[in-house]
Amino acid sequence: MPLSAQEIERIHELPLFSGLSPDGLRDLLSVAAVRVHGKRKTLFLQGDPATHFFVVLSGWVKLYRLRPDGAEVVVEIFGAGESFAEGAMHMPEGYPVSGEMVEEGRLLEVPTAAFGERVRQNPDLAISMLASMAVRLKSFVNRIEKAETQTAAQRVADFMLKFSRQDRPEDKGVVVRLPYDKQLIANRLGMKPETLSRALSALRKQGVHVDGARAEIRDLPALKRFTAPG
Amino acid sequence: MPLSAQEIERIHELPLFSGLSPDGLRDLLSVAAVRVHGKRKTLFLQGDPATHFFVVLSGWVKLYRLRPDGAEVVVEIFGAGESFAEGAMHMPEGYPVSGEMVEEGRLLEVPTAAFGERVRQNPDLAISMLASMAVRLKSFVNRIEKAETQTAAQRVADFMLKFSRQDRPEDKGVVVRLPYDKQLIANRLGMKPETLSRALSALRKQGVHVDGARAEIRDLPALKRFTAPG
DNA sequence: CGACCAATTGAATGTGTTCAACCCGTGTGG
DNA sequence: CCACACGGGTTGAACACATTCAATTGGTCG
Repeated sequence: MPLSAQEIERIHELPLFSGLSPDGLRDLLSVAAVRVHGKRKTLFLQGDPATHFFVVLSGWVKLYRLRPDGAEVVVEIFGAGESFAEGAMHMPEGYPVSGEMVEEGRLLEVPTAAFGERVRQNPDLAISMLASMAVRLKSFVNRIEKAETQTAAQRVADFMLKFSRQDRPEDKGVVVRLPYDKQLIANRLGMKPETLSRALSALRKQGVHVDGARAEIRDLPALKRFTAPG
Repeated sequence: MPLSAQEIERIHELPLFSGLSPDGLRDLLSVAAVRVHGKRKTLFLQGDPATHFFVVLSGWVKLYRLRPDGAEVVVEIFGAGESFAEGAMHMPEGYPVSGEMVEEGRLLEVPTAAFGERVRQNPDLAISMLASMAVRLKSFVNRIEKAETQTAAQRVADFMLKFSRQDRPEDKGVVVRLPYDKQLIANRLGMKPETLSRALSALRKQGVHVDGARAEIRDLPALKRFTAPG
């Protein structure tokens, strides 16, 4: 199942590929593969040589680390329209994390060798890549700040806000669909599943009502205020 | 006080500049400035346009965020021989953190405009920069993992180990000098000063004896073991 | 129906924070 | 030269938040 024209367009709009001409992109895509992976499929393991980086076309992917004691630390989760592991191509020690499908989905898999070659020959592409990594860097800074200053409930609220596209700004309320199971959300937010469960209960006082994967936020601005410290 | 030959050599050995020829480096340095800053001097504020990036020649610099409630989150601390804020040049929103001198020191200040120009014209330099940002990215992943899985005492032990250069591998013990004041260390490790103080006391059981800024590690391998989970 | 797994809830525990008191070295002004 | 204030650091006690362990619910798949 190759790429649809619409998908190619969306890929071109990714920051990472904005430095490519339409021809350049087509050329790059000719050496890339589109593959479907089932749930729980391992894409790569920490330490593997970084032979590919990825673009999520559909489904969800988690990047995680396994600690010696078996505990899993989820570093990031990516969904449709996001690229990941592109930074690893400049890490001689290989991927710094392991990658696994969370839900069945399609991935664009780009060989790092071919991409690196083009980066070398196309300064605009190099700049795009730098910008893309700068964005990631900044998101890590955000994460560190949040992990260190927010309570569990605040982090959960923050997480839900990220998934709430406010279609009609005149409404203060909105319904959010939690995109993957709660264990994964908990891990991504640096807490235990029990803590997430309790945090969701606690958010009822903030006008958040959760039933399964469906979450209803009654007052978006109020929740946003709850997120901030002080 | 311009750069000494030795300093220029050390700058050239930085990953960030390894993509430059000796002439290229000289050329770049001709547009850079060396400045001395006193303790507590603000270098830039979060949101400021990223006009420069920096190399620490001597002293210490902290990068931090100020939360609305006035709390300060220290994101990173850099010392002699390290570059910082180079990633900000690709962030249209400006520096993602604020920067301040911790101790008096000398900085090499490189204008981003001039550097960006050279990145555009020199693919090797672009690659160096990508590699440099990849290293930073990985260090953030490490930090997230540590923050989420280690106790305060373990993080403190880990911190001291980073500063313990093991001169003679036949010795199991070593003396470490804490490089800056404990409030800053505490903040950098995501804990309160009181907690750091208690953690240092607790480490006595692991053969760590602290007096002021002088810390003695009696059994390096044992402390390393203590750092790991499980 | 029964087994299993995700999710929830309760109770006990643990780790770190908060608030307060105190020590100590340094620097300042009388 | 001494008295005193100040800031960094330490320590104690009470508290808050999250984890752990255990029990229970509810849904899904066999």
